Amino acid sequence: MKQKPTLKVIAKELDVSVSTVSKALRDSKEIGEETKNKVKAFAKLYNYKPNNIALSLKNKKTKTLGVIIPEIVHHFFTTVISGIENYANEKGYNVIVGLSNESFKKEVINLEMLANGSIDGFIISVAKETLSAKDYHHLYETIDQGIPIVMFDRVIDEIECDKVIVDDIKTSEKAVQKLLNSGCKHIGIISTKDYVSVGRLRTEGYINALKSNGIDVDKNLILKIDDKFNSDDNLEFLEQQIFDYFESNDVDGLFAVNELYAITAMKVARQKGLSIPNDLQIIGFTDGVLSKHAFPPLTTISQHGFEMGEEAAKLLIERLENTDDDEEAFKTTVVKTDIIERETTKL
Amino acid sequence: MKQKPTLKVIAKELDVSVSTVSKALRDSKEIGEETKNKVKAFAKLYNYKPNNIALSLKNKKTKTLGVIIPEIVHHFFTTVISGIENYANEKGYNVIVGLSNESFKKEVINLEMLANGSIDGFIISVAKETLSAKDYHHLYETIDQGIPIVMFDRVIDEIECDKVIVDDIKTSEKAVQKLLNSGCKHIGIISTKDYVSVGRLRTEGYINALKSNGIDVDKNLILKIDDKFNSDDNLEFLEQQIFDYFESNDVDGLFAVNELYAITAMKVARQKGLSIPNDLQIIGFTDGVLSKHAFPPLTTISQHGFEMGEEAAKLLIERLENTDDDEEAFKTTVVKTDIIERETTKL
DNA sequence: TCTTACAACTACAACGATTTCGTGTTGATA
DNA sequence: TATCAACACGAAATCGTTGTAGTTGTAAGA
Repeated sequence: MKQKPTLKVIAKELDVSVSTVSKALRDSKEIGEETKNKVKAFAKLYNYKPNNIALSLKNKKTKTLGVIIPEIVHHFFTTVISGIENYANEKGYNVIVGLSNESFKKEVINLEMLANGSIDGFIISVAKETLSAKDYHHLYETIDQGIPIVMFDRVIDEIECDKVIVDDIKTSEKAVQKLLNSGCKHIGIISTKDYVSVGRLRTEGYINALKSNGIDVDKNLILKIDDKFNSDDNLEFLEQQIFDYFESNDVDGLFAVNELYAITAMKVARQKGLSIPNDLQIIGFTDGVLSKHAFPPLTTISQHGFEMGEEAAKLLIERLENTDDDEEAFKTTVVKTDIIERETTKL
Repeated sequence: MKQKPTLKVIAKELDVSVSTVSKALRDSKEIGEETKNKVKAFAKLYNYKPNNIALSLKNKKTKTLGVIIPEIVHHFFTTVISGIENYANEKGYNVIVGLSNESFKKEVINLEMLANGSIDGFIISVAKETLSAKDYHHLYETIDQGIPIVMFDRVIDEIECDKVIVDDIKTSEKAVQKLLNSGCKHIGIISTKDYVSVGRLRTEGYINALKSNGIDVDKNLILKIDDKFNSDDNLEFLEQQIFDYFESNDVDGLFAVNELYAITAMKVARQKGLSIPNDLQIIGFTDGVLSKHAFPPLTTISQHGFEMGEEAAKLLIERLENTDDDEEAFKTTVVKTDIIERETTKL
């Protein structure tokens, strides 16, 4: 086992000073050609690489980004991470991932654990529990300590920071409009409780679309699922709610604010003998593997998670590397969405 | 913006020495009660938290684990990460994620980037490109530098390190046996090329099961897909291969070595008018969202990714914290598998 | 011959924390 | 009164690296 060499051991070995080695490797003109070559050759031979931790301490920069998300077993979030990683690596940054599991407490712990020097900035999608409790002190404190935050997807309006979102309202309007155009008369929505910002906004878009088409909004057609926790755990509960919804409502078009709701709705509809898309057309928000491989393949809204991740990383790194200390204004990037037409909607 | 206080500023503020502050906070008996209380109160007030980077430098331990996986938009891998995170966080460790995207080069870069002090140890599932190129120098070098590696899922036999695997052979035997028991006469397998260890082993299990039932192995029934890259990208290619396979072979039972192959096979079978499970029974390896929500729901083998992650983290952390320098022998943990019976198989 | 300039290097401080080894004061004991 | 232990604290080294500020030695210029 050969330990990584340090400047010190190289210096001793070559009988020069540590500073000389450091400078030689950084190609400083203070050092003579001969010595430089000698040092470089030696360093290469022993595969010297500067110690990141020491550099971090010195530079007060870790070149790593902290990403905190509610869950990782989730297509959208992993797509975003992918985008973050991609951009971050290009710029020489690493990515530490922290999972909140939708828990406020875990989110706080993760944030504090990483805020002690481990990372230069955060990219966060806030936990549902945080959203419903409206306790944002940990976020304020982090920002107050000079650690920049970029929020994506689930965003808190009142916090001033960079944000990457999708125009949930407009996109939802577009989706519902498509349903309308395809002949749907009674369009329902399966959404989340209002404390989840994206759920609230998508519901708003749904309502807007109906109104602008002169259709009265029937509150019964708006189903707001309450799932504070990982939705995979209470699938039966979800199914039951959707089942009841179908029992008491007669819809021919359905807009679901996420993939799981859409897929589950399809399943329940199938149980009830409904034919998709003939009896019922469905559009889901967020495109994932489920939609793609569903039967029939689900028409969805692509949020372009990869681009969102890239954009978030870009905003963060730009802020980190902006040395002219005239504080740049916070930006909110709106990533475009697309409707991916598959087979749960008619043309 | 209030910067995080350091020991130095606390010391200056309270007019004591840095050492005194440090000791007071660590409750050393060298420091008088009065001073201790004063320091602690002040530290609490200003929310002092020791700087992780400084600690890492001093202790030569970063308390972070490096996880390198081929892709993150993948149910199995995210489940494993979940398990790793869970165990690691419990033990006070953080997790840095690096993606190889199945590329040898990116794997090497990631490894080297993190091996320079950023992490204490690695958890790796090797990229397909690395596997097919059989170039493992980066792994050997890492281990040689004293950085422990734990491999999971895609494992390299000849490298000595801790490993977490599933008994691919036995599990596949079990699956094929189940197909046999359910009345299948002509069982096929959709596998990967042999350089992917798990593909090779699962094929081996398939062959074993047939042989031990006195059935001749028909090479034509073994389809080995070649996908060096992200399988999502060449879905049509996959479909085409499976389509051709069905054209030239008549099977009533199918064992697929991963979820995507199974789901795609179902899709192709449906196109060909086959009824599942009446005309064709299918079992897929690796349980994910797709299987659960497929129509009909797919019978699969659960690999218990979460447990695999926990186990990998456990092995790694145990090795890291094992201070008695009698090198512990390398362990290979075999995580149990289960067949999750859903609706693509008969009882 | 004495500056002066320059090349080529070294010493030292600093980043933030811990830890070992002192050191000065107090009170008790011989 | 001299000695010593206990107590409470401080100085300095250390981790690995970099940047600034010296410190040499040599050669050119006056």
